[in-house]
This record gives sequence, structure tokens and C-alpha cells, in this order.
Amino acid sequence: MGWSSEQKKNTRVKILHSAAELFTRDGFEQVGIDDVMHHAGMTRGAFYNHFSSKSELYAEAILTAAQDAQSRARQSADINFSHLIEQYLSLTHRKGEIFRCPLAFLTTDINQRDKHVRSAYTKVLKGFVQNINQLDESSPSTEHAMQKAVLMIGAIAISRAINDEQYADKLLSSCRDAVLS
Amino acid sequence: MGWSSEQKKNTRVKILHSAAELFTRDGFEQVGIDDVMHHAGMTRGAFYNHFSSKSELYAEAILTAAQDAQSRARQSADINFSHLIEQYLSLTHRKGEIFRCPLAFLTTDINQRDKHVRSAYTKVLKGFVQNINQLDESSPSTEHAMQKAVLMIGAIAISRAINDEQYADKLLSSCRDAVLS
DNA sequence: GTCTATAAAGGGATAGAC
DNA sequence: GTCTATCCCTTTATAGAC
Repeated sequence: MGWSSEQKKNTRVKILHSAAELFTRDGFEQVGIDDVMHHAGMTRGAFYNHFSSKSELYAEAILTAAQDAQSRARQSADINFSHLIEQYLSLTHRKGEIFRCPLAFLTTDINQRDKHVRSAYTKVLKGFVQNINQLDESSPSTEHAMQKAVLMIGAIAISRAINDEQYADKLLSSCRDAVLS
Repeated sequence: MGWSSEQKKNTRVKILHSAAELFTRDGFEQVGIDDVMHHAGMTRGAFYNHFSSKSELYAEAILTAAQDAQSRARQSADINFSHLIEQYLSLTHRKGEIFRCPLAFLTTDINQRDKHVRSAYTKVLKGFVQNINQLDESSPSTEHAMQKAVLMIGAIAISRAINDEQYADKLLSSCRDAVLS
């Protein structure tokens, strides 16, 4: 790979990280290509040298967002089941301050998009369930892993929607108890 | 109340049911005021005689959608805990064919909206948890009701996002088992 | 109270200079 | 490959006729 094409790949990666950050924060419709590019240090015109459409960007950004969230989460916790749960179902995650799992932050955003976006989301979800199944020593089955995944993702998604901080805290801690029991 | 103001209220209610149906199906951004009004049998200009903004309509439509979903669900099932669960976690609900719970269909749509929208969602969620707590005879506590609510809402929301029908079915049935156990 | 017409703003996508 | 400029369409919200 020559210098120019390597540079191009770096730019592409930079756009993807920018998109992952903005999309998970504000959703597909609220984020413009202008926002993504300016956040990456460029202007809108350069975008179409790297992606053919906003939707294509979104699909890839979901995969990037999942990787980003995982690597940021691992900086502050061991790879241990109960630590993973506590970090996922934390106030920090609910507020989206350090990492944002796209499964929880974009859940109902996905349904209306094209098949590539939905496939990306599906791929991330399957990896998430598999991770739980491997780390959880108490009950190794896909069904139990799915239940725990739904409790985790659902708790973050719902607690972010509601307006009552105390209720959100209680919801999170209730689900933490359920997943860890 | 005179004839004209009663007529006005009827029109308002008609707009709300139209909005509830379209918003739960396609989300806030995908639905225009034009769509809502034409689906209610009117044109866009008439809208602002009933609501001051799209956001205000959305907040009220969430409450209406919750009532509509509940009344439609009760037409085909007894008010019984296990029947409620089976209907909520059904293929019909996942596909949104007959009723659509706004808690599950609009989850991550809510976070970006104003406080009135979030308050409406919060109110519906609290009612949902309370309903579960009253109907569930096995474990009467707010914490258990919250866990079940998250499993139900999360399962529908996630299963609608993904692209793999078989996986979605397995996810739904796993959560059904968890809630009914 | 509902209609048509229009203002005003935003954003996806493309063209062409550099 | 990135820039500025522009096209074009959608959509919220308002004005004024009926």
C-alpha cells in the first residue's frame, strides 16, 4: 500500500471514530455529515471520497462504536464478569460520559434503516451475547446470556429515556441485582 | 361546552390517535406534521389550531399511544399476568401489527427530546411497572416489577432492531421464560 | 377552523477549482 | 483528496383567503 492510500485509510478511520462518537450521542437523524466532518477536522465536501452515503457511514460507525466502547471500558476494569456488569450498568454509562454502547444508545434508531445498518447492529448484539456467555460462569447457556444482555441493554436504554433520576437509579440497581444473581 | 368547542376537541383527539399510530410505527423524525394530518383526514394548515408545535404533539401522542396499545391488547386477552406477558412478548407485537407499546418502540427516541416528552414517557413507564407489580402474584416488589418491565420492553425493542428472525424469536422466548419463571 | 400559499432553515449530495 | 459553492428537496411554522 502506497503512502497516499495509507493516508486515505487513516482519514477514513478518523471519520469513523468521529461518526461513532456523534451518532451514539445524538442518533442518526440529529447528526449531519457536516457535524461528523467538522468534528474530524474537515469539511463536508471531502466526505464522499470515503463513503458513498450517510447510511453506509452509519452502518460502519456502529461497528466502530462497539469497538470504541469496549476498549474504553477495559481501560478502567478487569475482564471479569461482575466488573463488566457493574461498569455497563453504571451511572457513567447511563450518562454516556466515557463510553456508549451502541446497542443501548441506538436501539430503536435501527429499525427504520437499511439492511446494512441492521446487519451491523445484529453482529454487535451477537458478539455481546457471546461475550456474556463466555464470561459468565454461573449459567452457561445462550438463553441465560440473552436474558442478561436484554436486562443490561434495556436498563441503560430505558434509564436514559426517563426524566426521574431516582427512578433511573433504582431501575439500574434492580437490573444489576438480577444480572448478578 | 358548546358545539363548536366539542367539535374542536373531537378533531384534536383524532389528530392524537393518528399521531400515536404513525409515531410509534416510524419514530419522531420520520413522521411529518403533513403525514399526521393527512392520516387524520386534514391538511397541514389546520394543525396549529390544536397544537403549538410538533414536540407538544409528540408528548401527548405518547400518552395516547400507551392507552391505545393497552385497549387493543385487552381486546384479545384476559387481564391476567401470564396472558399479558405472552401477548406483550409476541411475534405480533414485535412486528407491530396490532398494537405498539411506545415504551419499546420509541425508547432511544426520547432522550433527545424536551422535558415534556420525557415526562410523558416516564409517566407511562411508571404505570407499566405498577401494572406488573399489581398483576404479578409471585413476587410483589417494585424491584422485581422493574426487572420484568426491562426484560419485556428491552426484548421487544432489541428484537425489532435485529436482522435475524430466528435469533429474534429465540431472544423473545428466552425473555418470556425469564419473566414467567 | 380548515384551506392554500409561502417564508425560512436545514441537510444530503454533486461539481469544479486547487 | 480536500476545499468552496451550489443544487435540490424536505419540513416546520406562519399568513391570509374563505
